[in-house]
Amino acid sequence: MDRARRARRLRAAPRQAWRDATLLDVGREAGVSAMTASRALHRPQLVAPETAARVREAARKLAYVPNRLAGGLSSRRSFLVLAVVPSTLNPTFAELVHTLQAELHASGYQLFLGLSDYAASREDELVDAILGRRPDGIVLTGVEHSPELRRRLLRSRIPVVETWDLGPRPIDMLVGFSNEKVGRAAAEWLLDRGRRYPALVMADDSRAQARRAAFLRLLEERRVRLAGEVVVRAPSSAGDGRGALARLLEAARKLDAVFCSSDQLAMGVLFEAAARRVPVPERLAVMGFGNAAISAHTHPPLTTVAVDGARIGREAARMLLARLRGRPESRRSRSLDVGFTILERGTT
Amino acid sequence: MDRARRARRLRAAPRQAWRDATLLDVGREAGVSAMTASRALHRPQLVAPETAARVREAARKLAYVPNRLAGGLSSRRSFLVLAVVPSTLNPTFAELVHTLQAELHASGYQLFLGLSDYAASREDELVDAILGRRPDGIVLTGVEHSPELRRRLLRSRIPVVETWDLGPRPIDMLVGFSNEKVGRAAAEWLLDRGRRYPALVMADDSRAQARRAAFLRLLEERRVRLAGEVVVRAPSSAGDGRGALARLLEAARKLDAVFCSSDQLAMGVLFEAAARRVPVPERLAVMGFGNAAISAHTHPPLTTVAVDGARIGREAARMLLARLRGRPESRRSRSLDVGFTILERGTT
DNA sequence: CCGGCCGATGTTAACGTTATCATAACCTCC
DNA sequence: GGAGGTTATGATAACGTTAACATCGGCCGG
Repeated sequence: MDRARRARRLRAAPRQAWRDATLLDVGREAGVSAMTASRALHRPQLVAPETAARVREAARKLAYVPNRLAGGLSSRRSFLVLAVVPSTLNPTFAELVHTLQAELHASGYQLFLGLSDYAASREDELVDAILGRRPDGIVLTGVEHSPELRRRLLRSRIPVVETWDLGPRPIDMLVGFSNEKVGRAAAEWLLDRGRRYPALVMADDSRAQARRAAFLRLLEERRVRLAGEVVVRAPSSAGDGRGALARLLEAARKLDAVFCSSDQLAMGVLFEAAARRVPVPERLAVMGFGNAAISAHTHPPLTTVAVDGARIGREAARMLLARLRGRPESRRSRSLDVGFTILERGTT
Repeated sequence: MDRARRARRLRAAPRQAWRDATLLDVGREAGVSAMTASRALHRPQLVAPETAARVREAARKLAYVPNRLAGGLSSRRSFLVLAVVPSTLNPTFAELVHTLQAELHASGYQLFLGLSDYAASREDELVDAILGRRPDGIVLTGVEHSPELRRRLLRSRIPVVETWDLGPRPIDMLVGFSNEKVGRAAAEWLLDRGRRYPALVMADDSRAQARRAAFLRLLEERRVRLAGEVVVRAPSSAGDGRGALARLLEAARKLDAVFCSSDQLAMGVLFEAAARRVPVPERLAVMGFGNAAISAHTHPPLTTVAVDGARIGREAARMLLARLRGRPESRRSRSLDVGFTILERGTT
């Protein structure tokens, strides 16, 4: 029996051809225990300076890379934050995730992005994929979520920050701006500058529709009629914008302003206007949303609604870190409206 | 002594306020061992159908989410693939990562993206962040890497696929296109269409410079002189493109074509031409690179070099999965040139 | 009717780290 | 000069999972 077991051992032994260096290896190399090696690398103030140096040298020599699976399992802290971003890799969110990453990194957390595949993959798989890695925090960016997702995230007790726009019922924490206010402000902007025949070119996603509704409400208040409207399938492109202006010009006799749900659409409108020799802004005002990188450099430069992505990223990180540090927080501080600005450029 | 230990236990007990359900909990609920519960969820064909059903029901009831830290630690397979993407969230890579994600997902792997912060964060931190999570595979996308990075990745023995463009010495596997061929092809394209005074507007990154060098080489072969050149700091924007054309027009008497290192630059050139009433393509041909979403819809639509991101993603996944399945592979199959196409549109 | 095999399940021991407590050496202060 | 504290380190036991082997019926063929 004992012999059989030994024989098995011997057979099994060479299975492992290659093993990463572990703390045990590092400790052995430095002449200390694995525990001391761990402390030396992670919290050097707890060990003698000379020991710390020896351990660091050993780690370097063995090319030791801490196994964070094991660390996370043991300490129940993964130092991992997972963000969900649309798989379009929309540069709209570039500032946001960049700032988020920088702030989290400064506090020792790592950020990884998971792609939300719009409708393609089942949402429960997404949640499993995320929760299964046991992140310390979750950031949702430009993501529509079902009640099911909401329920499962709440149940997980992992801190969640939703970002980008302000929804009615946040899951947990929330940083963004109000689409209603944007729609209202855009309408006011155009009317206050003397436009009387405003039209809309909007994508059919819920956020764009929120802006649309608020835009229309203000028009009603001011007793101005909508001169035309085109709704396009999200995600919207410049091509949609061109087609939309073409249709508007054919349908509406009078038309002196277009508010678009994205800068891409607005850019398309601009190109179509150029192709048809409709002077912008003299005969037609164009207003976009999102302040894409290109928008400042079109001809004429595009007037648009800008959202401060860096600020959203920073505030999201702040909220998340506060929670992770176990700070008490007021109800009020769980939700933040960062507002927006209208950048007046050449198209209005 | 024994009493002291028991007392400690009692004191320590209520420390854990909340615990996720584990396989032990699921097993208990279903009346089986943790191991059987694991098998029932992971490889149901190994357990009795009735048992599998009971375990699934128990898992559902307890909202069990498998802990992949523990799973990965135990099995040495994390089913995780980490990709590094530029923090600009360049939509250029959207197709690539989308396809990559889909293909990997279909084989049970998860894809997460890490942001490469360009120069900002130290590269060893990036590597630690990635290697520490013990992914089964790594995909590098649009990333320049140092010899140090290369060394550490090789040492980790984790399969690595570099994507997007073909470099001289791949770390491991490689899928992309040749910048040299692009530069050559662009020059030929313009000359073959009768342009005689070509100029360049290029970013200063190494890839753009590779295209530039090949472009110049072809010009030499054909005994054509470069009519002008502007180099801009990466990442390049449409604003840079406008400025570049302005400078070119001031400096060069004759100028009938511009090849840009990105569609953003080309778009800027287009806008500047429109602002200065230089007719495109009659007086000036413009050619971009990258086939941005907007490029098909500019006025006139932009002629550009298109790279098939979806194909790159698919091939990268294929290579990675083959390696993960332990297939033998030929040297040749470790590197793949997917080529590119020149989309003739309205600007040449 | 028994040896061997198969199918279903259980037991044990990793995986690599950190939390927690133990220990031992060295101070320090009256 | 010893009680009490501090500092540096070690030993042990988790963390939740899966690999590897063990076990235990039942079934089949001779």
